[in-house]
Amino acid sequence: MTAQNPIPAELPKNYEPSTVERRLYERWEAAGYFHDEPDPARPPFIICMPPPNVTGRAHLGHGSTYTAMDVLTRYHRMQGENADWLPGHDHAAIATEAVLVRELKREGTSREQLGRPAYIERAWDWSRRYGGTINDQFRAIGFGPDWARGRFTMDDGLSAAVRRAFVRLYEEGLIYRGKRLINWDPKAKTTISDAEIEHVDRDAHLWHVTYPLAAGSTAGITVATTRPETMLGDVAIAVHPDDARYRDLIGKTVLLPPLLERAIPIIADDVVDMAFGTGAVKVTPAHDATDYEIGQRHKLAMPSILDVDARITDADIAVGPYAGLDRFDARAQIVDALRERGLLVAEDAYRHSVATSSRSGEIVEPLLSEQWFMTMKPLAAPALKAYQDGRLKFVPERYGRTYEQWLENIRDWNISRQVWWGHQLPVWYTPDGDVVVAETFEAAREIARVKHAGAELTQDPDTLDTWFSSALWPFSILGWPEKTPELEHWYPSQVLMTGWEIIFLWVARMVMFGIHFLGEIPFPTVFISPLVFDAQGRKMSKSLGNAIDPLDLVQKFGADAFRMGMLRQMRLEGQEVRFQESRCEEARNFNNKIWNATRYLLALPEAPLGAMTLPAPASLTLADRWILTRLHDTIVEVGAKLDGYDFGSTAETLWRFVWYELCDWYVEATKSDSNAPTRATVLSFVLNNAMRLLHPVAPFITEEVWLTIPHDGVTIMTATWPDPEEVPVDREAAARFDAIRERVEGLRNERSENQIDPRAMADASASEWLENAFPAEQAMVAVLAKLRITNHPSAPGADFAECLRSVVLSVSPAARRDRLQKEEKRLVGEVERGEKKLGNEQFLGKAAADVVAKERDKLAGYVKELENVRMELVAIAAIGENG
RNA sequence: GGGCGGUUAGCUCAGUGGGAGAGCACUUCCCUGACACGGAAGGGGUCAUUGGUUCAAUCCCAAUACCGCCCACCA
Repeated sequence: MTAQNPIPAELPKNYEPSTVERRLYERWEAAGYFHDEPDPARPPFIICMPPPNVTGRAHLGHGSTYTAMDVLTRYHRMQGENADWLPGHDHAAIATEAVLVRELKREGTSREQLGRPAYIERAWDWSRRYGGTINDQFRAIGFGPDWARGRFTMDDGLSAAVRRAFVRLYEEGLIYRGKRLINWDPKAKTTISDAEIEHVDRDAHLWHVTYPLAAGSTAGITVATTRPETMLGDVAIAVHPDDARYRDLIGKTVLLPPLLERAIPIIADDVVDMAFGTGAVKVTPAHDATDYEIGQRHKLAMPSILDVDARITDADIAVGPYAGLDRFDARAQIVDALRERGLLVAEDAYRHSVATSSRSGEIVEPLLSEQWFMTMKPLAAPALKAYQDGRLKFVPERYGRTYEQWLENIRDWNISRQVWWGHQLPVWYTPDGDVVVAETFEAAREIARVKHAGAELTQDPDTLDTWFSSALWPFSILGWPEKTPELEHWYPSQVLMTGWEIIFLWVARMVMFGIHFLGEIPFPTVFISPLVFDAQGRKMSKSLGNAIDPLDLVQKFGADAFRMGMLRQMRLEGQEVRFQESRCEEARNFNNKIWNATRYLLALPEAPLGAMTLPAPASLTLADRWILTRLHDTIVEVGAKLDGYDFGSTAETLWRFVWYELCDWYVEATKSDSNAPTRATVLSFVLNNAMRLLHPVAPFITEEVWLTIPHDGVTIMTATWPDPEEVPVDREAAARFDAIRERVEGLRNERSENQIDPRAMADASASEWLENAFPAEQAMVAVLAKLRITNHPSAPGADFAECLRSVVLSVSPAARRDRLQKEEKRLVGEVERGEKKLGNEQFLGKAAADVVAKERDKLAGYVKELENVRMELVAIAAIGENG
């Protein structure tokens, strides 16, 4: 059935995306085309959207990763699959809290003054107020997730899933509480996990400080340190046991500068590197990971000298006048004091990597603190195995090694945070310090009643790392722990698409949790999309002023052009895209090209037969057969490339087909009368197929065009994906058309070199044979190359291509001679190369037979061409003599 | 310290064990029955360097140089 669609009397000359996109998107969403229900009758194609921060805005990174997801979802939907792209938002605890705390401070208050319930209410308000922004931006880019299934990591269902997961892991002994050295972010005022630390190289100093053996002396042991302020918490000096320089000092004590009030021992430990610094190292167990280990081995005291504000504190141990100072002020003052006392031996410039918080950018402070942790090794082992036995694949493959290495070296995960916005730990304490873990307060109270004599319960104030809820995402959004039809049919999903920066934070943890809670990996394939940088390869940032807002590009060039422009820059193996805005502009031009091909079709006097109908096979012209063959190959190629996640190449293939083959050659060829009887139907058919191939990439213009030309159905979104079997192939005709293209290019070149006015028809002669045997083709050549062909009887050629070659421009003999001489020179070179190769017995003996045969054919071709060129040169010389 | 990418035309990047490619930019010409957001033609590269494997290397291997990224408790 062909839907009747009124063809606009006059389509505007240029495609105007802004007038089209909103109208189409609203229609799609209202009609529910993005929505689907679990349907066991169809193969599922499920992608879980990496949830953007609830208050986030669309950035260029979404342009690559999210466009890729949208493309695949649309592609698989058109293939009739049970395709659904599941969206949602992340509560982004630390980021959101940072904004709220700043806001409260501006108002002269704080979260503590507000109180927890009011603060949480405010966070909810804030999330709701800004939460819709990114959805609308995604709509503007044409992303079509199943909005009706949108979830939020803090919603009731997901919060219940988080509590269930926590309690189970606790009961299994995989979650525990302990006092450990953790990463403290003094700005965000919370712990962060190892995975959230960024090591940044910074210019600093390496101070050489002497710890004297006795008061008033400068004789002692000298250590090198980058952090003099932590000296206040030193409990020992460590040297390597084999270090001859210090052997005699082991066991002695030195006075701790700059106060010189405390004596600390010199101990021996293998971890000390004799070659670094002075070979002696100060030991501050409460503020350094290595020192913490030394402290444990030697059973040293572990006094903390920094508080949660990263200020010096005397809570554990005397710190003299430095109490209350900021860590960096204390550093400066201590260096001064050391210098005064003559204990500062050297002050070297030193560049080293400093642990900073990827959340706030603040230098992270290792602190000793009571926190909740997750034992990771038992969870990592099966996740590692899934990769190693090939069940879990990465695209590009090399990222698998990143995943593997991290899991192999995994350490326990600190999951408790001191922010308030998030999932509060389902943990309660009795006044006696007994721990009760339960999914709900009611359940906790019941436990307390039975086990703890009904003791009062106080809930742990901490919340869970945001990534804990993210790790449950692939199944929590499907209803887990309930047994829903969604969970039944849509878990596991088909592919996860994200950037490499969250392989550890998110991907690995989803795999671990998926296996642990559902016994199955959450997706068999992880596609890692490139990160987007500016054209100079710099990271896009507001401070650099080089950030590009995708919505600006959508406004300037249209959503389709933005998507196409981005996809064309994505390379299968690439790890970055150096984004060039010009690519979007080119893509806009591309869309305009499509638009005008449509206008051309609609302006043809003949009416197309119908959406999926082709003219009788026998009536197809050479040009028809060629473009249909190219269409067939393009369908096959695009399918293969999409299946292989090769988006850049997909876009490139479509671009070439639509612009250079369909528009530049087929449409031009139809301007020859010999193609008139079939052109409208064939062009309509090819355009219809091309729009369907292009729809996942450029959803809007393809719908607009598809609805305008003959089509089946009400929307291209659910139209069937083109089937190569339905497109007739004629290789021989295609080859002949290619020969014509080659000859036409040659003729155009001659015109150009002979400076023949492009507006003028040029005279050309052709063999009688071509005139008689291929009248249609001759007419087409004449139109494509703008020729007026006058036939001169000449010797019939042996084949079509040779016959074509006999179509020559009637230009001055001198011009022709110059051109032919250039050609002769080139051919002589080719022949020489070929002869040399074929004269090489090693080549003949060792190269594969088909390679040799190909080389022979090539040489024969060149020899023949050379002969022709020389014959023509002789003929021209004769004319010259006669004339 | 470990690991991973990259080096091809002015720019951004494809590509292949046997005749160097695209888009943009550039030059010349053209509003030719859809499109100047267009059409036609053209110039431009010792495929980073060195060595090896091979009948044959831009492509495979090794080393070097430079660029980028990830991981790591050398203070």
